[in-house]
Amino acid sequence: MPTNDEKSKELPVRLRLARYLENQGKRKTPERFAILEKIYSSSTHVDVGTLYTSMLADGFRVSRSTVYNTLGLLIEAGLIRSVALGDGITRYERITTVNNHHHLVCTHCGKVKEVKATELVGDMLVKKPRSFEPSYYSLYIYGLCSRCSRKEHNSKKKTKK
Amino acid sequence: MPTNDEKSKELPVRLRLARYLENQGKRKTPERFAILEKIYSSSTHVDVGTLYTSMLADGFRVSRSTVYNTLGLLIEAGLIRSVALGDGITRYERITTVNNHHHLVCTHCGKVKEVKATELVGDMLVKKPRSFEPSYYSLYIYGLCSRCSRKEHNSKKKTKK
DNA sequence: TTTACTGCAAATATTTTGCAATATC
DNA sequence: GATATTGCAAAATATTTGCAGTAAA
Repeated sequence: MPTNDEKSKELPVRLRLARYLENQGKRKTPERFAILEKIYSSSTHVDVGTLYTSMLADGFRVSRSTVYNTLGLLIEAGLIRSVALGDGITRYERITTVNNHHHLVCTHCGKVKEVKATELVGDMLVKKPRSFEPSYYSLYIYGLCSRCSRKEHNSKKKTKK
Repeated sequence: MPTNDEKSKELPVRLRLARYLENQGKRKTPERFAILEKIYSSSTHVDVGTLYTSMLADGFRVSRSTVYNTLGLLIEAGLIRSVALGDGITRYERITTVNNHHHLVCTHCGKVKEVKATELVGDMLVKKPRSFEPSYYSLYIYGLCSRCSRKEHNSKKKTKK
């Protein structure tokens, strides 16, 4: 968990990871930073397979075990988060406490669009939950994207597969 | 996808599934209803393994393939949703459009608590997202539960594993 | 009666584990 | 130099697929 100091300043991730590793007495291996960077630099949510192969494609040699290990560690550290979108594949995405974004997930085609938090949400938390210390939140809005919404209109009923 | 009529009335799930199957020209098999019931009646989010074994424990014979098939179908139908909590296991939970609830996820011990939406959130959507037809949303608040929050206070730094 | 769906078993894919080699501290 | 961490290969799990048999409609 990042401390409150770290959160309010929102240090670069590499530093946040470094700090976490120091506090925990863990080692700063290149693999850990490379995987972190990869997740933070990818525009979409990535699954383990894609992450692994795209690292190799970048010329960075890692083993699958290390990828799995590191994902666990980064979650522990509060730097990434896993997400299920409904297709059974677990994906991972960065956590940012400032510049928060939300997700519009199309329940029909599965497309995910990110939108800036400020564009959508007003005063979200009106009451702090009792006996719970909130750190960040994640909002997923499910519905139909414009394309699928149009399709739905045309072919009502009997949409044989 | 449930139609708008269905949503506003919030019919019993069994009926909503029945309707979906009719509209799609699919069959009303006992397995589909049994799996639906199981998910809707379980207090926590369930993973595939637990779902499968607990159905057998109830004396209901299903195959794993059917469980997987059905989960996909129920997601398609907009009756359940998959969730990733950070431990790599994909879980499933019911979707309710009325009586909405949110999730307090402890980033330390992983405990998930459900809270009534109205207890936490004020006017959430201030603007409808452009070219997107929202159907329901899912809010996860990550942070520390009271137990873990207390622990954290005591043992700052050097929490060797 | 037709054929969508189930269950089974086998094929894939995904994740975990044990251990020797390596690199961080 | 001590040992946490990596990579590899093998083991354990989880998921998908093909197909014959079953049961909804």
